[in-house]
Formats: sequence, structure tokens, C-alpha cells
Amino acid sequence: MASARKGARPRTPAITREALITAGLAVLTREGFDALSMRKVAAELGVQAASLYWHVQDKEELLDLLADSLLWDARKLKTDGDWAENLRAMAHAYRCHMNTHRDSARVLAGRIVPGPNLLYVLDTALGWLRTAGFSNADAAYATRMLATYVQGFVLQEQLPRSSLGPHGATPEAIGEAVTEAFRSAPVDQYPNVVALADFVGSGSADDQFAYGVDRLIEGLRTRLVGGG
Amino acid sequence: MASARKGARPRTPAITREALITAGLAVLTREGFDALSMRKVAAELGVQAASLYWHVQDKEELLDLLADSLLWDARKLKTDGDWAENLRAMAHAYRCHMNTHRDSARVLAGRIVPGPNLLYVLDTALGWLRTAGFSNADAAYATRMLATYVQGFVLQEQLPRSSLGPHGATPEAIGEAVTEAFRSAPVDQYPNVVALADFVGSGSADDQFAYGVDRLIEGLRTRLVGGG
DNA sequence: GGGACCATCTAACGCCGTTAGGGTATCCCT
DNA sequence: AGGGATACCCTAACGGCGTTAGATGGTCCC
Repeated sequence: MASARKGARPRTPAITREALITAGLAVLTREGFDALSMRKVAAELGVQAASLYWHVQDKEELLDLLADSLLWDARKLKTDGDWAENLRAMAHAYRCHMNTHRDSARVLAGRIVPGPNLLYVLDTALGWLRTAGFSNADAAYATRMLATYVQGFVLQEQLPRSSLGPHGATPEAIGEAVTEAFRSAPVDQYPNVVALADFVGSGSADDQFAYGVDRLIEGLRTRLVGGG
Repeated sequence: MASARKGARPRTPAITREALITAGLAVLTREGFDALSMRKVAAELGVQAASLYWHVQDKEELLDLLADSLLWDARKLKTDGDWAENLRAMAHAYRCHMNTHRDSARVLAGRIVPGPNLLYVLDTALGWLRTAGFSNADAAYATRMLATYVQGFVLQEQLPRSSLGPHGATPEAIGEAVTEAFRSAPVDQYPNVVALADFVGSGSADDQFAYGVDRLIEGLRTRLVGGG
């Protein structure tokens, strides 16, 4: 371990962009977004925090690197089927991939990183839609809409923060606390919330996600038959 | 100013939950989410940071307070019209309100605070949908879907972070940098992205938002005629 | 007048992102 | 072969952060 230290250049640098990403994802998965610090990532690489600044300008830039790597490589996606099936499969694969990394949605949140993975996904979806007969504007808007929905959904699904319930509660526990809060709201003021608490709460995330994706796609289909 | 200080209880406490919210929103609007610290909020109230912990358990709890206050009071919304018009108006009002506060979407992001404002909005939307003939599950799913979309959209619209472009760039500048990145991507690999760069980028946010909301509502409408 | 308690204070801990500046191994040029 | 340039990592430090412990002093009730 403590051999080639003390300011050496060991032929192949200890820190590369790839290593940064790997280490960052490791810390993220193990400790979560709030604990993702430059010092922790550096430690993961057996290195001092300040050394990271040789490879990266900011923490922001590190997060940008992580962000693109969290947009999975969509090349693995099977693309037989019509535009609707393909889009639906993509949405589900995207969500599924994001949920393999703790707090991934918070890394992505409000970040647009035109890295290779994003470019490929966008290009593929745009291609499907244009081929299907959507106008250019429709194709572009639809693609972004879908991305917005999926990211927004996963962000809520991973339930990053809330002071409800026990302090370091799991997403599921917080979700239950929210449902319970809905259920016990004043019935006279909020009858619908109380009546539908079990649906409105965070339960049955899979169903909710599928429902939203299907609604989006059906909404798109109405643009198609109208001529475009 | 420096009169009734030094550990006094000045009859009406200097810090109340309302004052906390006001001060928090002031700091947020003036300096943005990243600069929203307990110390700054305390300074806004002419008080030491530690004093806030008498009224609030965490910074998380303070953010929860801010979150509910960022869900505007929907009682002001006019509700004549059918379910589709009402829902559309609500979505636009929600977005509009969020954009009156800098970084509001980041406060809301991944946070579910069953405060009075959220409960009212939810209950109203659920009521519209049930009255229109949607099933309970559909009403609940649809409501959450709409909320997810609006929040996700505003989160991207406010473009919180990115190391693209100049460091402290405005959202618009970053948006242009993203569009430019799309436009100058390798044409042979990403022909659709390059061709539609102007649409795919962050330009014309109003159009994009309206498009998405309309698609969602059309998607919902298909559930209605099918019988529910 | 005196105790209880409310609401604020001061002081400090350990963590954070980031910068400045030092030092050594490797490469290139002569 | 020698020497300067460069790449890559180090140590040390700064100021800011969230949070806690404990002191302090007004205000209220008996």
C-alpha cells in the first residue's frame, strides 16, 4: 500500500476519469448522495482530496461525470416493435437502471450533461418518433417530456428527504408515513385525499409509473392520427 | 436594533415558524439554494444560527416548511370548466408560481410534505377527476402523474447546476450551451440530435411545457371514453 | 421574592469544498 | 548524460457549514 507514494507519477496515473466515476458511484451507492464528498471519493481511491482537483475543476464537474454514467448505455435496448412499444420499453429500462444506484435521481436532478449516453438515448428516441411520422417539433418535445417524467418520478420514488417519520428512515418507511398523513387528514376539508390515501401515497410505485408512461404515450398517439 | 437582545424573551418571540419561512424564502430568492444555510436564515432574522434549533429540529424540517409554502394556495384558482381545462390551468398556475421563487424546484425536489397547500391541491384535482367519471385509482394516479411532470419540468427549467459554460452562468446561458453542444455533436452518430438541436435544447420552455401538459391530459382522456 | 421555564446566547466540534505551494518522477531536448 | 519542463500527487490551511452543550437572562406564576 504505502509504497509508491510521496508525489510520484507511477507511469499510469492513480486517478483517471474512469476511476473517478467508479469511486464516485461506489461512495454514492454505499453512503448516499448527502455523504458524497470530495474527501470520501478521494479516500475511495487512496488519495488526498486536493488531488482530485487536478482531474476535475469542481465537485460539479465530478457530478456531471457521474450523471452521464447514470444514463445507462441504451444500446442494449431491444428496439423491435413500433414507436410506442419502444418508447415504453425505454422508459421502463431507464427507471429500472436508475433504481440500481442509490440516490441516482438526485445526481441527475436539474442537470443536463450532453455526454455520449444522453446523446445516444435522445437520438434513438428522436429517430423512432420521426420515422413514425411525428413532426420534428413533436418528436423533440415528446422526447424531453418523457425524460422529464421518468426523472421526476424516480426522484420522488427514491424519496430523498423528508423530516417525516424517524430520522434516517428508509424510503418505504417515509412513504408509509406520507400515506398515513393523507389518511388521517381532516375528512371534511379533504375528503378525496382521505378516500384515496392508499392510492395517493407512495404505494404501488410500479403501477403508478406504468400508468404515467402509458398516459404519455396515448397522449402522443393522439397527435399522430390527427396528421403530423 | 440592538435593544432587547442578550437572551431576552421579548414578549412575542423573535422567531416563529412564519418568520422562519419568510426569512428562508428571502435568502432563497436573494442567494439561491446552494447559499441557503441555517446561518444565513438566522442572520436574516437578526439571530444566531443555533437559536433556530429551538423552533426546528433540522435543516430538513426548515426545508419542509419552505416546501409547503412553495406550493401556492390553489384556492385562488378559478375552477369553471371541465376537468381537462381545470387540470391544465392548475398545471400552468403551479409552474408559474414555482418560477416566482429562485430554485424553488430544488427545495421541492424529492420532498413530499403533506401540508395544507398540498392537501388542498390534491383534493381539488382528485375531486375534478372523480366527478368527471375517472375511477379512484385513475384519479389518484393521474394527479400524481401531473405533479411529477410539473415538478420535473420546472426542475430542469430552472437548470440548477451544470459545469457547462461559464461558472456562475444564468439558466439561459447554460441552456444555450446545451443547445450548442447538441448542435455540434457528431452528425454521423447522432443525426437526429443534431437536426433537432434547436428543439431539443432548452429553448421555448413555454411551448414545451404546454405540449407536455396537453399530451398528459389527452392521455388521460383516452381512459375516460374507454369507460372507467 | 423566588423558582420554573422559555428563548436566546456563546463556544466549540468535525466535516465540507477549495486554494496555495511544495516535491518528485518521468519525458524531451540538446 | 544532463537539465529543464511537465505531470501528478502531497501537506497545510482557510472559511463556511450543520449541529450540540451549556450558560444566561428575561418573564411568568406562586
